[in-house]
Amino acid sequence: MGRPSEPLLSREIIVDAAMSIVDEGGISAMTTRAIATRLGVGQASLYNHIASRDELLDLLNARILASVDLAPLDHPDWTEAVYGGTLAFLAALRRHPNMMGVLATRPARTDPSLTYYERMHERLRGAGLSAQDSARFLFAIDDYCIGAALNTEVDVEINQRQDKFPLVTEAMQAGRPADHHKATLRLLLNGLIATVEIPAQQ
Amino acid sequence: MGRPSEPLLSREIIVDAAMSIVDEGGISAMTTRAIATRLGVGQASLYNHIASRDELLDLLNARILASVDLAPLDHPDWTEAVYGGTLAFLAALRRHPNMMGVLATRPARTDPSLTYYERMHERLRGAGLSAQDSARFLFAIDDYCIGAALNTEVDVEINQRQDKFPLVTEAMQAGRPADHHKATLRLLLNGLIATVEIPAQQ
DNA sequence: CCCAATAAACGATCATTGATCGTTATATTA
DNA sequence: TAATATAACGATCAATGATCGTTTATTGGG
Repeated sequence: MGRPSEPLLSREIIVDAAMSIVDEGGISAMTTRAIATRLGVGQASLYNHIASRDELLDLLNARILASVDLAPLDHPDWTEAVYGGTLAFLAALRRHPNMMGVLATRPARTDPSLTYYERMHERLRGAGLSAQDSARFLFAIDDYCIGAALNTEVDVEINQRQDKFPLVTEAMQAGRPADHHKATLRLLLNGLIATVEIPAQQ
Repeated sequence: MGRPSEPLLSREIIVDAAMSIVDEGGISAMTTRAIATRLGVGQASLYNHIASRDELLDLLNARILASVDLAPLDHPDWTEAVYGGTLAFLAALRRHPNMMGVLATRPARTDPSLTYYERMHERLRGAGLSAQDSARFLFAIDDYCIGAALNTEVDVEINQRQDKFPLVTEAMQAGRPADHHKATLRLLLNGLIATVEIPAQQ
């Protein structure tokens, strides 16, 4: 074939296809051949645009974190801003549940990821928190978000073991309400705010 | 060689080796050949004892959750029991940071895992919480623990980007104190307790 | 304007990985 | 003791990520 007049591939195109495949079939379905097939292209051709499958995972990571809606972070009340930002973060993660395993285990090294954290710290510091307090504050929220996003997909199949784990069974049947994360996050935030030294407003 | 007089392998032996390999080199280092080599045995021989690599991951999961120290759950004060149990859970997870990616993404289907949750619910229900409250309570704690255990390994390399993300840089340098998780967990627990209906003690 | 350098596709091929198969030799049991 | 089950082996498979050399089209400096 040789070089086509119009390039068939690009990083964007590849990331799009890869993301769709992950969303549909999980991370194990995202093979280089599956991506290439979906794009009607040879498997090796991908490597003209990405260095490795690992790099592609980073690109997916970046794509997800770039989809975080940062608008809530402009709210005049910093506590609302932080609350809203966290919800947006959590919402973005939960849009791609099949990516959570990958997202959670690779360091937040992508640009959009760091941008999100930078903006969050901006509001925290702006409210008067010290670097240390800001760090602990955001660590706490972030830990919860990662866990919450991950745990949503976990459903315990306990149907045939109700005898041995009756309370777990009952709890799983109770489930969690739609606003569970919001409520818990409010709770965590209020607690954090109470523990933090904030200079009086001028 | 044929069948040896004394079996060279067993599930226990295989799980031991696999766990060591994961701890040392991460999950990607845990290949069937690496395990077999470590045990001085042929790769295919493993399959006389385990059904698949996937099953082996479940066994590792179970091993870790079986190492949770459930003793704190006997504390007379239920809030202390739940606090202590959660810390033990978190401690067990953090003993095998390289396993977190696997642990977090597969459902809590193993027996030791369900045992831990059952015991936690036991204390919550015993304190008078409804099934629903108990579920939400434990979900919240659990989400935080999973995230906390995962996030510990994440270290952002930001040395060369201090210009673009100064606040993140500063926060990472501040780090988190050794008792950070304990403090956050206390905070979360207190918040949860305050939101929950608990019948007066007789 | 030409032509060398680059870009972007291809097919072929590799090494690695999890898994299966048939074989062989030892234990166990009826 | 004979029959069956167990547990190792080596060979081999299909799938996967990655590399290589080849081919063809685009592009930019002299």
